[in-house]
Amino acid sequence: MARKRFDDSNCSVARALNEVGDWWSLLVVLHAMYGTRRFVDFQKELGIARNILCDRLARLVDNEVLKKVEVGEHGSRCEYRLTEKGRDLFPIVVALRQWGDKWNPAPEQTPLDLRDRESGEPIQPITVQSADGRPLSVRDVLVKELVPKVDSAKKKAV
Amino acid sequence: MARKRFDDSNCSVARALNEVGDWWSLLVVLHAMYGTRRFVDFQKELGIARNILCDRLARLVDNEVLKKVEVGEHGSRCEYRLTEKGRDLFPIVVALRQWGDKWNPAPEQTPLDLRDRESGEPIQPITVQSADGRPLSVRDVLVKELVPKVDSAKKKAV
DNA sequence: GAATAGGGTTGCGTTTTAAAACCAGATTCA
DNA sequence: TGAATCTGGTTTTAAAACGCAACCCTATTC
Repeated sequence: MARKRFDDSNCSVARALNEVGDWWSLLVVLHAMYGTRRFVDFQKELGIARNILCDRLARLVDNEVLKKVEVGEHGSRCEYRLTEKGRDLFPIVVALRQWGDKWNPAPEQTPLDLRDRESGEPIQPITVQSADGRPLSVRDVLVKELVPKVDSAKKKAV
Repeated sequence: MARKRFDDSNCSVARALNEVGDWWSLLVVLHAMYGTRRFVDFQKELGIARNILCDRLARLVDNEVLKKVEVGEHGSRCEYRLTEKGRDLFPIVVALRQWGDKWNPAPEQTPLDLRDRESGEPIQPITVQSADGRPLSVRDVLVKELVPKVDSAKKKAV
């Protein structure tokens, strides 16, 4: 059977993963954030198969994470640039990087050092924060129960 | 051909995605954060095939995101609980949820309302922050260049 | 003692993925 | 001008991964 899709899930995490939750999409977005814009550069940097890259770029464009821009006067050259929606993935990518650096540090390699361009200081670890800025763990957060519009049999389907 | 793995990538984002970057793993972690612990409950809530769930749980246990705990005196019943590494995925899950709610809102449905248990106030949107707490966009952050230990041909392989 | 629940595993057919070959338009090189 | 090259793809083929249903084995419950 076909892979299960989450397009119409009532869980926004599932819907997000539906767009960027596969093995390659977030890496493509990451490289776009580094400044990569051209097909061949994504291909070389990621070592991804060309057909898969085609598919991922097209899907990201469909989902408005990237936009395809024709450059070079006569066509035949184009760029893939992040949209605002795509740039909005920045905290997710940084959080993944910090998690990876913390829990799966590469031996013999210092983690990438991300810094605030203005002050030159390292950025903070990403946390969930309360209204007044305290970091919150899973246990500090509750889901405010809403009256579901659907039948209760579906209530658990997050 | 086999799916490409990123185990030994020198990019911590790739290494993170190697552990939780497939279609199901983060949803399993999400439900674990909601309190789900038993095989059958994950299966019912997610609607995932049993063999796939087996595989994902085993992989998450291997990667120490979950730990398998035997409960019930005579075995035959066990629970999957988040480790600290697993709980540390909280900001990523919340950031994904906020991104999904912002860019792919479900029609006819109010997004989940996450609140600080202590104050009852809604949590903040997750952002990348400077040392003094200013929110930073992609463009506000730079990578401090480090002298790579590897040959320059590999330098671009993030 | 039979039925049920929990946690899997096994087969089987379908879908994705990876790799490499091939393509066609535009540009550069000789 | 004509050949080689660059760019962004599509096609082909084989190996995994996925989804489903059926089966299994160990408790526990009726």
